[in-house]
Amino acid sequence: MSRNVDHCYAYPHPAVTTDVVVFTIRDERLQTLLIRRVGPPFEGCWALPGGFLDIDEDLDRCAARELREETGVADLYLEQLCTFGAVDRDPRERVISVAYFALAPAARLQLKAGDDAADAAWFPFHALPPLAFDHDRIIHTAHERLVSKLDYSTIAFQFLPETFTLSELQRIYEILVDAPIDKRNFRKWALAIQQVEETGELRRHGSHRPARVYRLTDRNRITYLK
Amino acid sequence: MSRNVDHCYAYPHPAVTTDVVVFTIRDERLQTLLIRRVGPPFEGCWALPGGFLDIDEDLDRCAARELREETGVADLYLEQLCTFGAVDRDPRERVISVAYFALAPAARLQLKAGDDAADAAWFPFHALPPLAFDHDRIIHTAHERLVSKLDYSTIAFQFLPETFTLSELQRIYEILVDAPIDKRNFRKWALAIQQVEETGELRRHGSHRPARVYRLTDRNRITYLK
DNA sequence: TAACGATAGTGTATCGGTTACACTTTCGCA
DNA sequence: TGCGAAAGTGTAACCGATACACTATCGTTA
Repeated sequence: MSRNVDHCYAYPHPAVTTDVVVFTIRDERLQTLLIRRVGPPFEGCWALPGGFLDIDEDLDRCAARELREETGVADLYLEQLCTFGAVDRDPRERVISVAYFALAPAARLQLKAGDDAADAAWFPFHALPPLAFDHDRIIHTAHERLVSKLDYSTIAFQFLPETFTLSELQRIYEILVDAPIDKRNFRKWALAIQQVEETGELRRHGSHRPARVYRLTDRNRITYLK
Repeated sequence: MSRNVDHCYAYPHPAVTTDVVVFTIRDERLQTLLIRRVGPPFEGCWALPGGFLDIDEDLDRCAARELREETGVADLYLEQLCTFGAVDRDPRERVISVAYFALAPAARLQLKAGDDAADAAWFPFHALPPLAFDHDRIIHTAHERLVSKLDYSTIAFQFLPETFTLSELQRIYEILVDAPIDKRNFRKWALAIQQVEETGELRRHGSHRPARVYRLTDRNRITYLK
């Protein structure tokens, strides 16, 4: 593909990256995964996991790969969010970033530092540190998308572990919308949409009545309601 | 920015393009704007208007510019849709395409052939010719987005000319959802959402009672309902 | 071992927005 | 002046969403 190199002179190509906003719920809060940058620009600053697209790599794969390399996180729900391409968003060169957002249950996320990143850590969404590039905007766009999808999809079910109780599911929704939800109405809804089924087991968790345990009927698909 | 050229050898950059799906309603049908390609690949084939991103140009501006250059169409509602980056979507080199979709009233769209395109023409959405690249997929993604936004936004109002009657507005919705709509319910809804105001004029159009003429309260914004 | 604290689990009545539905008005034209 | 054709108008039924309070079952402790 020598033609590509020729074009660099006639028509310079921008760099293309993917950046991933990973959300999870842990410690009763919505949290976001960030990595600390090791090199310039924004050295030492927190940023989204992500990086340059390989020339023979799909966009989706690039997002999954960078996430895995930098944080050890794999196999989660990944959806393309939006593409950011302001001319001055990277001081080095022109960079087009295809942003993704990802959701996963807290338990599945085993962090480990990769080669590109000195460190990876979770931050509460409502207490983010200063971020590199335009990553603050990207995260807030992802959050808007997440919240708006709560209304008409089962996207929030991606935060659930393999098995769960209805109270745990309700708590996820309460954290996301930041408001209490009526227990009876919530259960009526959760059982009506046919996305969960009983495992038959009970879960004991303290000195009170044990809860029925459920699982998702289809872990790998989010459903659009109405 | 000589660094960019250096990178072409170490880390080859993909080309970045924008492609625009323009919808309008004319002749009682949803139609899409296509251009006929003058050079290879897909020479003579119909394709979406669009082209390569200038290195110092915003993505949005690129989409608007390519549209203007190739079709003479300007000043319409433009929204980023999705980014397509399959490895083999362009046989020449790796190309990442940031797709946009645009809506406009039929009257404002004066077509003229530009330099990149031999010809530009409208096609009914339900009778599209074979298309270059993955443009068929892009158009159908755009259509899905359009239809889903009908439910919760005033996006369809972008098809309206400066002034219009409620029957004309209703007709737009009927064409888009491809089903008849109850007149009284539609008018109740249209007047309740506070997006239109009477001009005070009447429009005579045939041998029957003249219709009240309306305009949008805010042409430049689409509103999200509920 | 009985009382208590804590979470699980359950049904009904009301409200509000959505839908279904038919006739009168006003024009142009024959 | 009567006829065809689109403009314009209100009410009742329906249905999904909401508000709301008590019993069940466990572990712990007095």
